[in-house]
Amino acid sequence: MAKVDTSLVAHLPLFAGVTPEALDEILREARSARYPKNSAIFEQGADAQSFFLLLHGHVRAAKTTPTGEQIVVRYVAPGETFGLAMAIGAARYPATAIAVDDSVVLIWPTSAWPRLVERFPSLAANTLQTVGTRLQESHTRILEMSTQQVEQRVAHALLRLAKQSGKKLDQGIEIDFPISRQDIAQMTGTTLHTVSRILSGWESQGLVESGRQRIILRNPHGIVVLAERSADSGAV
Amino acid sequence: MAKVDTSLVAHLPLFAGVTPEALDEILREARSARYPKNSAIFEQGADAQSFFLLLHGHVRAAKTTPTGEQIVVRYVAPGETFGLAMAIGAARYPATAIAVDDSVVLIWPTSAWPRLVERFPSLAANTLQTVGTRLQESHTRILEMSTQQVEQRVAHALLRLAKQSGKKLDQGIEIDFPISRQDIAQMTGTTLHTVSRILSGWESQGLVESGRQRIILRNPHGIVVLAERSADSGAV
DNA sequence: GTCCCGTTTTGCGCTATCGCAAACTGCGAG
DNA sequence: CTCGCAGTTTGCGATAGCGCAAAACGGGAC
Repeated sequence: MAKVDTSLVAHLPLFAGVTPEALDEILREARSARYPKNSAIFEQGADAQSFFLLLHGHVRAAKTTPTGEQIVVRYVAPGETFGLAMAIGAARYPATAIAVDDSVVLIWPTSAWPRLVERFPSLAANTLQTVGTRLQESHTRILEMSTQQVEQRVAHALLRLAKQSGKKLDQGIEIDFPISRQDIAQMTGTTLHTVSRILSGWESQGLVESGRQRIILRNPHGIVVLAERSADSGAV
Repeated sequence: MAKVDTSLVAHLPLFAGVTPEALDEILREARSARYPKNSAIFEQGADAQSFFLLLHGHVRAAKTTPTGEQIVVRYVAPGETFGLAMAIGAARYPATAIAVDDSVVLIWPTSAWPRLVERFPSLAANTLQTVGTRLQESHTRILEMSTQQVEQRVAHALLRLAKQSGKKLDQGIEIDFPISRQDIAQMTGTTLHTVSRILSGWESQGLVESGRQRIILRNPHGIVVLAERSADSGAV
């Protein structure tokens, strides 16, 4: 059984207000696992047997319609929890989780959750906070989809990704995991074609540099301007 | 100080697993208030001084953009909590709450939350469940906005309203509070014009009967069919 | 009973974005 | 080094739904 170093996770929001001894106890219930790039961690509709904490890598949570269309619910960054179906009393995962990079996760059995919460009430409070924040973000996303045009939505999405998982380079900020046009389309409610056109346009204006599953924001501020433009003044 | 009858609220999800004595103690921290139709309960951006439980009436939670556009986050039905900003650690309300009918609410000071949660951990667990469910609904809404046409989205929205707050009549199901075309537009990410056209169409097909801030589903099943149609076969 | 205002309906032109199709390209496998 | 494919780019026609404008409607106030 892999031993997890408490110091690596002690500072995470999930464990705020948890004593080192308690943390130790909590971690003893978990096992860790490695998922190679592009492998599925769990599938939408499957029994929610576990919940997860991402240690390394990046995970994409996506939801699929009966007719096969997908949206990206979110990208999970290291330090974040996912697969919290048990927290909402769901027996099955409402989305699919795919490792987009080689990833390492901690895994707790869902069955351990009630006991953990009882022993360490901060866990529930911390999780509530996390889920609440996600709910707000979700509302913001709905607001954007209702009121903004595609270009602004894409701009916002990239800025969020940059904030969450951006790697600072001399020439700008790079999204630190492989992400395709299709992925961005599924985050913003549009098509990969439209995303491609938009990024091409931005590239020719020097706002971004991009390639196969790779995006660098060369001029983040310029993108902020685009994101905030209230749908009037035209461009080139 | 208004005395609240515990028996009226004991069965609510929020209080699952709470003993009658504990419930009594919890309710002692609350006061109740009445809000007349169309009055604001709190405004987006205001200090989150309280959180609420709706006893009677209906409340609309709406979010406004800097440029003044609005979306309806949700309609609150009796028995549901709202204004839970403290649960996510927000100091200000992320949305505005308006009573759409004369409404009665229980009000707790936000400052009481930490103490209540400490004494009654089920409250945190129950709230987590509620917020988690809302998060899922929110994701479903995003999925719909991304993949469905306006008519289907409106169909889904009405069906949800009917389920949550429908009053059964001989001639169908009536949405049990005043709701305008504009409101529905703000729930589905479209314009009141488009909603009006859609409802006119449905009315002439006998699917609904509607008027000023009033909608009756005459043929709920027909609307289910519309909602599930995967964007192909046309109509009149 | 009459007036007024908020809500709803409807027409019409416009355009952002989709959807399909086809060509191109860079990376990884072997 | 070369091949093959997933990912990307781009063109072009089609259209759902928007935005504006104006008229009709209905219910409450007085």
